Amino acid sequence: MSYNHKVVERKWNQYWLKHNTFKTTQDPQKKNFYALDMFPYPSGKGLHVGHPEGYTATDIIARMKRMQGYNVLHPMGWDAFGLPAEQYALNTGHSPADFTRKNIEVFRKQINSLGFSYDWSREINTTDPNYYKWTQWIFEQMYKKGLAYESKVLVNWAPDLLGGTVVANEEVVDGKTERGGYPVYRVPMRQWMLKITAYAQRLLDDLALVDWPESIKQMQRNWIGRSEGASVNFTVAGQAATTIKVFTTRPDTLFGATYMVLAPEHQLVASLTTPEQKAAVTAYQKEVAKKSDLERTDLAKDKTGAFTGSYALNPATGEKMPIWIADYVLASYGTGAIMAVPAHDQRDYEFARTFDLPIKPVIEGGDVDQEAFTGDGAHVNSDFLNGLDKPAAIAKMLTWLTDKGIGQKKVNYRLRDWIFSRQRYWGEPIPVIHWEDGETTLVPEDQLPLILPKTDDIKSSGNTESPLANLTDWVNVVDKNGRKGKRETNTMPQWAGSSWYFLRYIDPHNKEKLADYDKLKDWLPVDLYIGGAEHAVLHLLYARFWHKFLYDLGVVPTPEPFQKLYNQGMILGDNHEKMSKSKGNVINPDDIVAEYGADTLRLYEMFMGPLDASTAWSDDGLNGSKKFLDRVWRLFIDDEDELRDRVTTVKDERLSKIYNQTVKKVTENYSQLRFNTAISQLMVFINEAYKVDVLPVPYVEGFIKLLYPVAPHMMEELWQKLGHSETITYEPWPTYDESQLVADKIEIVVQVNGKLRAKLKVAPDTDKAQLKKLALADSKVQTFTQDKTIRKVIVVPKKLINIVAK
RNA sequence: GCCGGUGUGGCGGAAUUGGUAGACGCGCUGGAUUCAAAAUCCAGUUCCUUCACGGGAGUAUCGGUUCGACCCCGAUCACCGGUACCA
Repeated sequence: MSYNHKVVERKWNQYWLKHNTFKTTQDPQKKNFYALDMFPYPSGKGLHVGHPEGYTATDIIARMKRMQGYNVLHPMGWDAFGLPAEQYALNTGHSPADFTRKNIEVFRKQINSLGFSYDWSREINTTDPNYYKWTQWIFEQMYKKGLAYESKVLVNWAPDLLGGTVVANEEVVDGKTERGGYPVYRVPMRQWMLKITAYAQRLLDDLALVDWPESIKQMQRNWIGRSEGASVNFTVAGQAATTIKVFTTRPDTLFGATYMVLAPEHQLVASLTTPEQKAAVTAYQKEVAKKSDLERTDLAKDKTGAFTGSYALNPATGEKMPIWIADYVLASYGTGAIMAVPAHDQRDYEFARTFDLPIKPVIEGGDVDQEAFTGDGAHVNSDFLNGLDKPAAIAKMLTWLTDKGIGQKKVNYRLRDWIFSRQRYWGEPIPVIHWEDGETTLVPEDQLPLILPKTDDIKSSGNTESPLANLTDWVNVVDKNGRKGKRETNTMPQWAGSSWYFLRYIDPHNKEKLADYDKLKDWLPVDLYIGGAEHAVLHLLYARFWHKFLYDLGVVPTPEPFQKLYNQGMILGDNHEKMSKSKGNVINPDDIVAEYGADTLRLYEMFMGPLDASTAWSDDGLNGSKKFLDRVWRLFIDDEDELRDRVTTVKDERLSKIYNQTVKKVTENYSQLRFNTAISQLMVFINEAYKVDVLPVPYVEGFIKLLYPVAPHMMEELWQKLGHSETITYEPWPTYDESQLVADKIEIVVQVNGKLRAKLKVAPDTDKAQLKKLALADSKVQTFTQDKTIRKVIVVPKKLINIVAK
């Protein structure tokens, strides 16, 4: 009888469930290990083959760590608020809660069919009031510390999405919403903001504390975008009370600043515009407002702008500088205004050329007839800076600005505050009440959670408020003094619940706190966190921000949440394109599990290539993985479904070397997340084992343990057939004997002029002189050296000999 | 444009303190088994050349350092991810 994955996999999934095999142990004698997956959004489409890739990787580590004697925390949950459920509800009239609950059922079933070793007693769900009570609680703490505030900001208004909603800058792609592709317009609107910028420097500095891929760290650094420079105040000619503040990274070029540019949306534009210029300025502002971000950037090859009619005074030269507005200056960065130094900034140069503004070089080198010179050199035309190079000139100018009281050193960040409100129903209610007298208060902590009210009608409110505005019974409140108020109708973004979920797993049923401090201390930081690279910036930055805030409050014990992070690659369709319904190249994990088994899917996804690489799906490759597992089964089990006679307690050393090598390599490779090479080594072992007729039980058991993290169902079954009655889960991990790895003869390569000509078999401790002698005496070598003079012989013990001859 | 990454057989991919390029798997070829096929087991499989022994070339392209380079350096090309007039 051949191996029947359907029977065996069902059997062990039930066994593990029944015996609570994966319930987190909390043995104080053992070390703790926290293996975390990015929890999924339970979409209506079900699990994608991409999910099991990362999940299998953490599962392998979790299973290995248990066997290595760790307490392992390996939980799963649901990031269940989100746009698709609301969209679905709007389209069908169903409730997003029911829809979400059903999706979670499907997801949990699918995930369980894959045999992941999650501790389901710690399952969490961001839409559960017992969970989002603490999401709201964190928001309230931020509010109390001034880190959550309301502000009228220019936001990306998508009127066609869900009857009108705002999307974050980060969610706008090419002037359209990332999800749905609806057009986006920039309009001012009242929004809740979180002051992530207050943590910019720490978010940057503490990247040094974590073990993350350099590329992800670099992306976060770029996103935070620290730049050092100066803020400088310019006075306006004829308007003594008006100053324009700019940020510049090149204060040393102040003598070369010949004009100023404000963003078209800048507050001072109206007061600076002279009557003669009013028509031109207004027309330009109108034109810019119509443009999408895409048009303002990509397509803006030619610089555009309008003159306000006013002049600023250059504090260094005293000269008058015309003040312009132009869309190449962004309202959202720095102060929304710049001093333009066309000789030494390419953008300013292009603008000056377009509008025929003066270009004044203040650094030697370059040719301002051709292009802006942004390199270093001796300063000229710059009074007290003349002759200095860039760093010296910047330092001196900063001192001068500070002394004169017209500027100072300034660090600027590209990072902006986080727009935290959404005009949606399906999210955590923001626990705030706006009173008729203008006061804004939090819902008292003892009244949390503020429950999201049930409703059959989540139609758009028809304006910029969320659908909650329709629920007047909920919205309108009266306090004990009869004062009337309205609840905040905005809800939180999906990022909120996912910014701290990994804390709740540690103490998921705590009613007093989001989690017990001592328990957090036991488990944090997360030892291994695996997920898709698409979360490289946003999720990981937001989670770090919240974590640092909670650290400051004394709620969590570590400054960083995730010690080691790893990004899995994408699984592409068999045509090397991203899987999508329209391309017809989607693989459904359910089908694979049914036809090939979960073990095969797990093995294949780990064997496809490096975990962080994107690799195309291949049915042939999948089939190969199935063949390997069947080959393993057949090696140990005969046609009668009995253990083969060659599996024996008879001592035999023919497999000793390969076995010890395999234990070493597989253990190391798993730890390094190099599952593809680990599996290849396991295949090598099996190939060798097929060549011998005696399979000593200790090696068979060791092999089963090594393969167990990848293919747990089949290995449990084999383990049982070997006479064990308990699960492998807590069996000790195999060890290897270093002395078995040394060979008595090793192969030495002999090269002549770098080309391989012969191989020698020698004892490993053969010395250099002896190796040289042997190599030169080799007949094959001599045929290549006989007409030549030997110039040099390089001997690398245990590796090779290279003979240089001419 | 900028930042990060990748480029190796027919395919997925191995190989890094610079030391036998192509492990392992797929595919293909041949053999064993079978009435036959599937499955399985064994062997071969970078390319060119040779009956064979052997020889030559080869890790995107061009150049460099070195006794020796997939690996280090310079330039170029292609592709992927991120970001985009960030002052």
